[in-house]
Amino acid sequence: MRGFPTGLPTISQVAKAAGVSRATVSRTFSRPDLLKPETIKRVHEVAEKLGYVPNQVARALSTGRAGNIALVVPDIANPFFPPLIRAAQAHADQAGYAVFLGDSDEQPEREDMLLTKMATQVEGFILASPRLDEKRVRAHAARRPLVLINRDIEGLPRVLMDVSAGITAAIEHLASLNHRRIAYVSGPPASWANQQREQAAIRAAEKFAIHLTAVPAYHPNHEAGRRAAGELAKLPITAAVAFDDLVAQGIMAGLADLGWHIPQDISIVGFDDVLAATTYPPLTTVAAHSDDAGAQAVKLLTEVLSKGQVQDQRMIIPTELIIRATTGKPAKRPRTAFAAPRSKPKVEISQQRPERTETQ
Amino acid sequence: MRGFPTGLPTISQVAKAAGVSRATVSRTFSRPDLLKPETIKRVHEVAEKLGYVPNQVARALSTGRAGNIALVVPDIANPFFPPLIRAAQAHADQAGYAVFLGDSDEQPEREDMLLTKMATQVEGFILASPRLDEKRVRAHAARRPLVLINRDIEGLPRVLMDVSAGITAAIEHLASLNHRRIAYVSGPPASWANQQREQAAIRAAEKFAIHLTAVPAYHPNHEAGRRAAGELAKLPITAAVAFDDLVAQGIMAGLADLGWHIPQDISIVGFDDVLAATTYPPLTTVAAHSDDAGAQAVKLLTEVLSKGQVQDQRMIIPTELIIRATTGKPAKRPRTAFAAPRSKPKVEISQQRPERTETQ
DNA sequence: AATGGCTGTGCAACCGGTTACATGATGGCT
DNA sequence: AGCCATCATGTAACCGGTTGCACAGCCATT
Repeated sequence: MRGFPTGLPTISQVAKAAGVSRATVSRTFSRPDLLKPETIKRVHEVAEKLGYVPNQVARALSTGRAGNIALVVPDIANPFFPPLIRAAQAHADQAGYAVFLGDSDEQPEREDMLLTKMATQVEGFILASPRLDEKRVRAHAARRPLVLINRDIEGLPRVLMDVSAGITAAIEHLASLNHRRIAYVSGPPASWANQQREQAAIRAAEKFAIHLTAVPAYHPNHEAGRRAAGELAKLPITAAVAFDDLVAQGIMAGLADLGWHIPQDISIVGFDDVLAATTYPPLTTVAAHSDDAGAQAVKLLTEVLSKGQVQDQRMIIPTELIIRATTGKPAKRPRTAFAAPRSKPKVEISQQRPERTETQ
Repeated sequence: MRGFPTGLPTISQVAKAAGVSRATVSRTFSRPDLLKPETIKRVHEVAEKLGYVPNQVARALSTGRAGNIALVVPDIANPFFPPLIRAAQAHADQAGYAVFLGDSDEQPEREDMLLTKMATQVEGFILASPRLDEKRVRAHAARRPLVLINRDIEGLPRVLMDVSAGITAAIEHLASLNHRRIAYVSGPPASWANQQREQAAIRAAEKFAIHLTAVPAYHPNHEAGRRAAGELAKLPITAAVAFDDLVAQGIMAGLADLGWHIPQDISIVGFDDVLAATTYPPLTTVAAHSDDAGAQAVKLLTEVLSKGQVQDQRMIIPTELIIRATTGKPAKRPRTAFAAPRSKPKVEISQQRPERTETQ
């Protein structure tokens, strides 16, 4: 019946060896306050000698509490998530929980499947940047406590980034350096995160009387940024704000290929701060503190789990502009093709609100 | 007794509703071959209507098979691991397993704790780049099937990288470009991976009659590489092989600060290929295919789990030199301080074999 | 018609804990 | 001394599945 021999002793063996009942052994590990200190000591000694460890599975079955939580992300390899996962992990096990990690590979169906499969083994879920539609998210939330990161669904506890403040700070910084025409290099058009960032950029640009052009990169990665660089070089701009650090880094590489120098020829601002100072020159970016998001999500979830009821929490993680070395004053004689004939810039800014999100 | 209401129906409710015994419902989901097709159909219909999903915890308790495996890594945020985790995840769930992820935060004690805690909930372990000493690894392996990645302990199934071939190819490449004096910028001195790479570099340098100098970076990250750049600039070398891509990238940034151009002034080779073409210029590196390692480890583990016995497998993942743009012919008039007075180069090469490893 | 083998299903024990309730011992109080 | 509250521990039911065994029904064989 059993697969691999576990070798682990059970509560009964400990009970026999210690000359007490199974209940007493159980209480030694779960409700020691009910026992005589002397008894506890004896059971502990025997347990130690036998190498007894309470079986979590059995405990979970009888209590209904598995001691596990699930964390589902769309793509572990996206550098936005590892710090988040790491922080969540650390906080979870401080609270006595182990973490099941799921990678949905950006597929809503896989996300659904993972949640269903894990449902019976975990007490609650943390869903980071879910790709699932709202209805299905709500369905899962009805079964088990669920906390969202980077998704704003009313009625569910959620952790969001203060994108607006970060983007505004970035654009204010550019304005103060005297940039007057800038670009926003957008991520996936259907992404909730991109919508947020783009809208924030538009509002901030208005506020500081800056002319903003939107350039699509489509994919949130280096390669897309690199491709967008060619487009940027043709625009009459002196600075660009990228969807994220990866895109920013790609833009830098693409412009370097064209012989441009940063920040002399153009200023670049990233988002997320996942590359820290590893770019050359070190990237000015908006830090989104994804680790804080992970930590707060766990905190919210454990609160829900102990209180036993969900509250409509909406927690906002502050963002912060980190000025490094990719932003500076625009050149007197800009290298950009202000006057040159150019392919028409993409100034249309998509306003549609997609029902499904993609990419943090 | 129960915490959050699960709302999930049990096998008994399905049995009653379908007018069969609990055993029959159970068999519908675990041994359908024993039942009449007609019965299966009826039970399935009822189960569907009620939203019944077999409770994994109960199943695990009675069968001893949890359907989970644990994957423990020293640091999720190290870019070497996410692809590995991702691949492991994908293969595990193809084989019907869910993955518990543990991050030991580079601490042997945390690693020990995680393994102990997860032991009762998983059928087997994958330990990537463990920080635990051999004795404790063996102790855990005695309880549950365990597969190692990046650690060579006899008697246990393990997945290793063909470091020697990769480093040799890198140095052969440099030799063919006419480099005669190069440096190896090492990682953590106590690291198993670093030992391997350094030894391989020494042997390969001998083979190609190249003079090799070892320069320590100590930590496997960008900052350490950056610091090492100052040291490198003072040495009479024309190329450097770094412990990993992160260090290589740091070296590039540090040298760029000094006004050096790559590969004109110096050639740089990384290891792991975790940055792909995101550096500027794109980094020549040895690809270690950590994703393959993850996939193979899962394969080994599921084999052990199904066969029920451990074998002394030693699987080697091939490595591959990927030539991008940071390597080239050495300059006629090298920029390095061949003749200049210099702080004495670190030519001593540590030979001690530490008992504990650090850092993949 | 009796025998035997199959097939499909049910019964009940079991996995390893937890916990409501029962019980016996102890000690303080009237 | 008698009563009752309190404390420490034991008894046994339960969590939700799985599975060895028993058994009924059916068909084929002799």
